Amino acid sequence: MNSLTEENYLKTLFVLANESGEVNVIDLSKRLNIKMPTVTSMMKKLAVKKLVHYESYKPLRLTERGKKEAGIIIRKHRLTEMFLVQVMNFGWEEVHEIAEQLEHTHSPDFFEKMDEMLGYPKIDPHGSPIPDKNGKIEWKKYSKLSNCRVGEALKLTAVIDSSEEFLKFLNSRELKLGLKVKVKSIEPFDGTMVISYGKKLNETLSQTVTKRLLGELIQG
Amino acid sequence: MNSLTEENYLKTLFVLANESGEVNVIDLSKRLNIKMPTVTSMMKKLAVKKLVHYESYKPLRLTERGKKEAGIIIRKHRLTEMFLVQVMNFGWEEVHEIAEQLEHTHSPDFFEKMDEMLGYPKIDPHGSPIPDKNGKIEWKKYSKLSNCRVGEALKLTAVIDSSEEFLKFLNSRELKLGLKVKVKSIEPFDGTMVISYGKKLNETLSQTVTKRLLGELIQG
DNA sequence: TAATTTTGTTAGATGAATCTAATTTAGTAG
DNA sequence: CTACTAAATTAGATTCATCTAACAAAATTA
Ligand SMILES: [Mn+2]
Ligand SMILES: [Mn+2]
Ligand SMILES: [Mn+2]
Ligand SMILES: [Mn+2]
Repeated sequence: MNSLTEENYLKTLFVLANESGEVNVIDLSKRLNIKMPTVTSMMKKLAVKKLVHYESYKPLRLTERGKKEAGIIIRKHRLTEMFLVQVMNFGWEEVHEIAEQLEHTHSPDFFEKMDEMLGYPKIDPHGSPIPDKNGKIEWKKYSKLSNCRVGEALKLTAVIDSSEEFLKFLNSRELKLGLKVKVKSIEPFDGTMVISYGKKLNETLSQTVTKRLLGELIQG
Repeated sequence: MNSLTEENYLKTLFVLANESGEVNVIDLSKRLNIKMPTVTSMMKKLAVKKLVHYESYKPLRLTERGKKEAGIIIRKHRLTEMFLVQVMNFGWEEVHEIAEQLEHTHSPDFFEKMDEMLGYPKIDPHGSPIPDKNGKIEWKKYSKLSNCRVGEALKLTAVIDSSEEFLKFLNSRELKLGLKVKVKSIEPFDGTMVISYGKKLNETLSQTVTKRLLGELIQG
């Protein structure tokens, strides 16, 4: 059994590897707010447990077992977020912090029941894929709104940032997953976009925002 | 903020005080499966935090603050059990272990929402009272089935032992809270009772069992 | 009351997870 | 290629929660 601390290292390693390829000690250190020497010694410990491949001065890599364990923790996190939104009626901006705690619950039955109640969902409230029981993730390749051109339309499917601040901002603009947004114009200088969706016909979004919104291009 | 470890000491101290009056180091030690010197040092630590009154060789006592904090943890435990049974459809024998973990979740909103979804319940699935938001408990004085006499009837309201084994035994006899049980006869030698309830007209229960069943005496 | 047993405390060690300071290795920029 | 900078490691300290061994106090028994 892994400690809560070990679980957090595994999960973060997994997430970082998927958002930027190679993960170095300094990356984990920054993301976890833990100093580098602490990270190094934890990596050695996890290497002994065959959860990471560790070689000094080389990028950090999860073993297959490490990936599986990490995937299962992420599964629990995302199922929990979905449960909180769907069953308990929380807003999508409120669930991450609670899920950070519940994801460490050791009870297969608990998550099994959630999964069942939710009808075996494939994505969480932020559009992130929910790993299967073996920790495997099915990746979808979405387009960033920031990469769209004038005239193109996108069906929003996921956010890259699930922080409360960002999601509250989206709430304030009535932006939610599933919406079809159309690019009206783009300011060449800083990439600011004017888009339309739902009842909003002229909403302006900075690139900071459009880079965090993912979706599927729509024909037409 | 108290650590998970501290929370477990507080909760156990509270529970023991209510089931047997005075609590000594050895009692906590046994209940928590932690050696006495460890308990002693934790008591000193909690005394510094003004959560327990500690004097060497004297019984252990929670301060008012300690009682409040303990009560809130127990509230979270029992609300969780109720939620697991009512909302997630777990059996009453399955919920204690999960609640042991979820009770340490730091999120007032989470338990607030549970409470609301459950309609502000006053008791948990085992008939134990749920403390209010200030950790205060309203005690009901129930009678033990083992103290009933032949001819008396009891409406079952609580169990004293919520271990999986005991509850599975009750399930196997279709004994649940709310049932009216009537004492048909008592074996004077060992207190074994024959009772009737529902469709069962001649069920035999040992004193080990009848001592763990509580209820309200019914007239008639 | 004296001896014995039970309960509790003190002292000191351990392992987990963290830190700071010092040192080493790797990468980058002249 | 050398000098500087960034990243990583080593060494050693700290805090928390735990333990064992030894000792002391309180309670029980004879
Ligand atoms: Mn999340
Ligand atoms: Mn999410
Ligand atoms: Mn319980
Ligand atoms: Mn209960």
